[in-house]
Amino acid sequence: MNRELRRHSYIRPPRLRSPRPAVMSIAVATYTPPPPSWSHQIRVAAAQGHFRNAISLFLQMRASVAPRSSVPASLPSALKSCAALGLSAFGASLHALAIRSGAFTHRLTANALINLYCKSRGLYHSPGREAISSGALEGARKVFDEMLERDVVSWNTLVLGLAEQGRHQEALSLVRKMCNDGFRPDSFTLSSVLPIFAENANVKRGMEVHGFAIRNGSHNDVSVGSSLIDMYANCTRTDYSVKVFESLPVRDPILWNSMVAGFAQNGSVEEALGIFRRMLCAGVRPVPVTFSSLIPAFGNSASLRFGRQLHAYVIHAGFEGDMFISSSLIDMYCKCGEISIARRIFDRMASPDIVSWTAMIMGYALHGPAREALMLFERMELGNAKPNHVTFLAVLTACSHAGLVDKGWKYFNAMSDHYGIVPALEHCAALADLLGRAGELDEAYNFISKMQIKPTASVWSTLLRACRVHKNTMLAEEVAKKIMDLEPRSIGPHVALSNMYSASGRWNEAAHLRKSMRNKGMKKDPACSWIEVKNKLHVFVAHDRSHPWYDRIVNALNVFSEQMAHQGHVPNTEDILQDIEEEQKTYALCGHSEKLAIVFGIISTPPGTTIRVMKNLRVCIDCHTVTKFISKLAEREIVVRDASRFHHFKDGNCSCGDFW
DNA sequence: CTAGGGTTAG
Repeated sequence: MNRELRRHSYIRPPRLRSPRPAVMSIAVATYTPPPPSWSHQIRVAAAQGHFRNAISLFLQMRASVAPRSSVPASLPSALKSCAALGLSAFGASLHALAIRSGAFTHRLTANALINLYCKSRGLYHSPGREAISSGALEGARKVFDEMLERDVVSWNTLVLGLAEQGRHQEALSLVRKMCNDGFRPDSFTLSSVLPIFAENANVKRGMEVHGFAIRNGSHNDVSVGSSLIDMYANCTRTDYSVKVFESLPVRDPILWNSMVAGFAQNGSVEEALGIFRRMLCAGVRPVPVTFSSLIPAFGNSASLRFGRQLHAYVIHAGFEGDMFISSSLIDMYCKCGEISIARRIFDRMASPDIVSWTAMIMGYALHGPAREALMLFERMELGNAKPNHVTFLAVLTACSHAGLVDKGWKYFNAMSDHYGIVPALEHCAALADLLGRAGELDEAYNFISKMQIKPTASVWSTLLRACRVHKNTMLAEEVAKKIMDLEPRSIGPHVALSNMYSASGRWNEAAHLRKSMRNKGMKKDPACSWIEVKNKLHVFVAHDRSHPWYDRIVNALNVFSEQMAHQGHVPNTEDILQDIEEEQKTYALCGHSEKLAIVFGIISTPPGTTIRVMKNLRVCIDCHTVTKFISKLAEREIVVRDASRFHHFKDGNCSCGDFW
């Protein structure tokens, strides 16, 4: 080799043979390093997350001749592994071993025991009674109380245990006690306490913790940061979440996900997408959590286009097998009207969990095919998914939207009889809704009156709507008054009552009611409908003439109206809430947002294209009738998602069977 | 030995 080159090379050429003298080689060969101790191996395994290995090594150690000291040295790691694997009975037996071996007095062991009992809800070893008792959190408390010297970890572990099991007040008072004992809450304490104020949506207390974190210097901690972001987002204060996020010097993937989730859960689709894009630009790789947080936002706003794009991204990233993501995709496609795509994703799942089943069942409930929903429920029962209260809400909704009274009663009764689930307000509301829709008004009235839980205005409102549909004025009057007592500012019952007074010639009462409505400044929620055409979202607010195609839309609508009038259609003004004359009401109907959106869809898309329209409120009676006509006249399939369900209009009929 | 982000409904 060239001498020049060798002088300049940084790496010496490798030697193939050892340059050491033979004597040295013999010395090396006879030296055998001591094998790593049992406890060392166990600690390493647990630290790397190989919990099963750690436990298996621990058992091997116990079966072998190991020094006495190896038990206390390995117990913290063994207990950590039990906590992670949920081996509560074995963990409790380690508690007994800890006492026998004297390791119980070690702080690390005691802390690990507190953690074990906090994580496993089940058994704990009770030394006094030489038995295993249930109610593990009490076991944690006992270990904590009996400790000779506690450290911050002891306090933090118990605080988190209490917080995670919903014992919020106890957790908070423990934090006060720890301060009195001279321990300063650290970042662990704060990120365990913040979720409490997130859950209770208590910004005031949450901000106090935020202030404490700043004084404490732990506000730059990523765990505290993500807890703060989540807390503020849960209190609908995403503006504060943003401030926390922007002020953090270091951002890890969890922080980005907290922001995505915070916006998504508050319905801020644009902002959630914005953070997602920024995250990608910053070179942070999305994880499954990112998608399962983001995707539900597209379902709730029915943005099928974005939902599809994210689905493609999920496939590209190889996250298709994630159960959370699959469930969120099922839900998103159902809410965007694409129930068959949702079903395909569901069918491809290896073992759908209860959330996946529920999302699919709810999808059918919203779209109408109740039989399909109930078939899925029966099929689910054959597997190992246990229905929960949301599942029953989905089943009852399905029955309600299809008028299946007997089935509805059957499932409602089965909840408490066979599944140990106490019907909550929303289940009672669903059943009341079912009875009312089916025309069993008196039964619905009796059911609501005898409910265990005090019925809210919204429960009575479903009955009021049923009374109007089934033209029971007497009952409607009574129900409307009940709602007005519960919610004096609610506009629905006022309008219903005033319309009934007018219809029965009780002019004075009608006028009086309308006057008081005006005095209270009551206004209807602004209705809006939206439709996506060529990747552009067109939003229509009632009577809003700002759309560039407004005139063309009205012209087309008039053509449809003439044809309908020709076929004997009389505009139905029951849903018009203003205090105006009949002729003006008919005119008002023409400006309804869903009509504008549907007609715009028809004149701006090629023949045969399915029209998909979303509305923030329920479809009005007249619009529903008109849309049925339009579906036939224009030979279009029209899918409308309103506030309560989907309507598939085709050939002059609607999938809801005129009940919604 | 202790901590933060996710799916169905409301």
